Amino acid sequence: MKNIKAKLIKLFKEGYCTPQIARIAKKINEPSATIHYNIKKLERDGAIKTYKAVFDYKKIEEGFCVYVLINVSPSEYEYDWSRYESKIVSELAKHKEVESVDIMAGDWDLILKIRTKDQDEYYDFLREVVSRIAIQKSISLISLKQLKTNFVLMKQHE
Amino acid sequence: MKNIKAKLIKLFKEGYCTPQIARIAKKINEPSATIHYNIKKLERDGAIKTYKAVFDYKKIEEGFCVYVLINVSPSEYEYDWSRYESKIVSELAKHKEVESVDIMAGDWDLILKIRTKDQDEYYDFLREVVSRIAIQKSISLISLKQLKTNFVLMKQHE
DNA sequence: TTACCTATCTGAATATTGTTCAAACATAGG
DNA sequence: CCTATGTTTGAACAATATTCAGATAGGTAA
Repeated sequence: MKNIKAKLIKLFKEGYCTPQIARIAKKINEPSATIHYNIKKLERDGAIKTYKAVFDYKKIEEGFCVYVLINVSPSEYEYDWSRYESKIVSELAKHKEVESVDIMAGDWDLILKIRTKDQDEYYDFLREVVSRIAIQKSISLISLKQLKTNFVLMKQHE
Repeated sequence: MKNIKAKLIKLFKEGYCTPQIARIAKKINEPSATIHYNIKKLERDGAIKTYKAVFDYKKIEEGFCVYVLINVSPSEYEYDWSRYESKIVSELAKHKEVESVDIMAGDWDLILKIRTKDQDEYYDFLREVVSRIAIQKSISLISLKQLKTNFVLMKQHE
């Protein structure tokens, strides 16, 4: 047993997928060379960043999902925005538990979406990663059920 | 000109992609028949829902991104949860502008992530979709910059 | 309008990749 | 130990992606 599953999940989170040109060609009834040309154009223009898998996260030990709303302490960015964006925020983005990082307008500075196996693992993440940055205030909003993720409907009843 | 671009984007939001078995096989140095077997197992087990593209949303007319926190009116679910989940929430999930829908624990009932071209299109979405459900309170948190989305780092400087 | 340039489309040949299958191997339970 | 079940693998085969040259369409300037 080689535990290839874990390696696949890691690779599929970033990419290692590709369009199904022949299937698309049949679907919209165009020659596959035409489909190919148009896909390459989208890639060249940077409109497509990657092709990747969408998981049933409960089944890959990432069933616990939390939105974290954060106010960074004013000292962290008021006099050095570039440090704020390049060090602090992209430091957060690096971690595998982090699905998304947004810099926000309005009452909150950042919104993170975090996926872990369970509450314990989430607690560890907060301690080891989030608490390292100077935070004025933060709240964790826990997802009970995800009906749609990344534009993909999650089937009910499982 | 056949405007194939728009059709491709629509298809790639849901799927129409597939793993690159040969590339993965080289990457982790295993036979491609083994990779194939393990991928099919992940699919059979339901761990992988689909393979799809991740976009640079600014380049596909979806540059405006908002998180909407919603409190549904008590009347909507207190005496009929199944109506709440099956009608109201999955009605929201249907729309193409909706990237994700989560049913939450705690202060808020729902979090939506919405992508539109601009503020005007977002306003239309609020009017035509969100305002149709009985809402007690809702706030819109506007994303200024996305550093990571769906586990994919967005390249800076563009 | 024509002439010209560039982008898009397409069929057919080729290169690469996915899929199947049967046998070997590993693992867990009794 | 045996048996049942799941995993790994190479080799043959099927399907798909890619390339390329020529055709077509679109835009612009004279």
